[in-house]
Amino acid sequence: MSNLELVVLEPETVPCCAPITSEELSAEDSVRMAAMFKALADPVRLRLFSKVASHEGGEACVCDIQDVGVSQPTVSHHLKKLREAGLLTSERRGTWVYYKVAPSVVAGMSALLDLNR
Amino acid sequence: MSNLELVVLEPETVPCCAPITSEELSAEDSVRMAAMFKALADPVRLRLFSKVASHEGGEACVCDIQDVGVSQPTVSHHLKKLREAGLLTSERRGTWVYYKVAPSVVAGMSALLDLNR
DNA sequence: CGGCTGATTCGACAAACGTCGATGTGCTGA
DNA sequence: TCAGCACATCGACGTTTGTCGAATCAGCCG
Repeated sequence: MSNLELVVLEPETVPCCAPITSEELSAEDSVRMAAMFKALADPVRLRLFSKVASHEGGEACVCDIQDVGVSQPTVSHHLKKLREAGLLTSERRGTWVYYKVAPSVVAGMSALLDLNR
Repeated sequence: MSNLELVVLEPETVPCCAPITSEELSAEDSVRMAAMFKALADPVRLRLFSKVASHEGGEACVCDIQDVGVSQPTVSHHLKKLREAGLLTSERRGTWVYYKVAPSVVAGMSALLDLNR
């Protein structure tokens, strides 16, 4: 191995798909990607996601982000949706549950919408 | 002005927002961006969008893309949603109606999800 | 004009969604 | 062991969404 390649970011599974301008999505890929977009298709969820993504260290406790104007069960419901879509992961540490973004999945969505390629 | 800045891509209105890792979205921005994600949050719509984006010349007649497994009125309904979200524009030329992507809007969505900045 | 084709609009309906209060679960500390 | 806090699940509810067939609109051509 070469010692020139020092840093490899997110070598893990890329979730999907070439840029949308390069070729048309298959029916299956459309279902998979639509599910991800759907996860961000609600203002409350997008805001929760934004709070996690922009939080120090890229992760946040539920208690840090739950002030979005809806009840606590609703926050929990939305976080579950984001988790099920693969956009967030969660981990319990003692009393609190911490959420952080799944970078490779989000990067895949961004790449899909990256025009000019 | 400097003559070093030769190329400016999409100088028009950028629809929204710094990358989601840099700062948390406002309530209003969340509503606006969620509406855009919602437009892509359906498999049929995402597929239609994909067909337009990947079509030769970046535009396509409805007749070119309407084979997505639903009725023709449903295709029209979905194209309207994409238009209303600002992701597509349409233009009638004679008998046919042509749709094409709104590059700056889509670029804004991609940029919002661009991590590593 | 009158008929044809492409595309949108309308009206209806079942399914999915967002929200809440009540309840349950998991952990901590007295 | 038990009270209290953080978070998740449940059950119910009104609203929104995706879908269709029927009807309508918009150009084209004989």
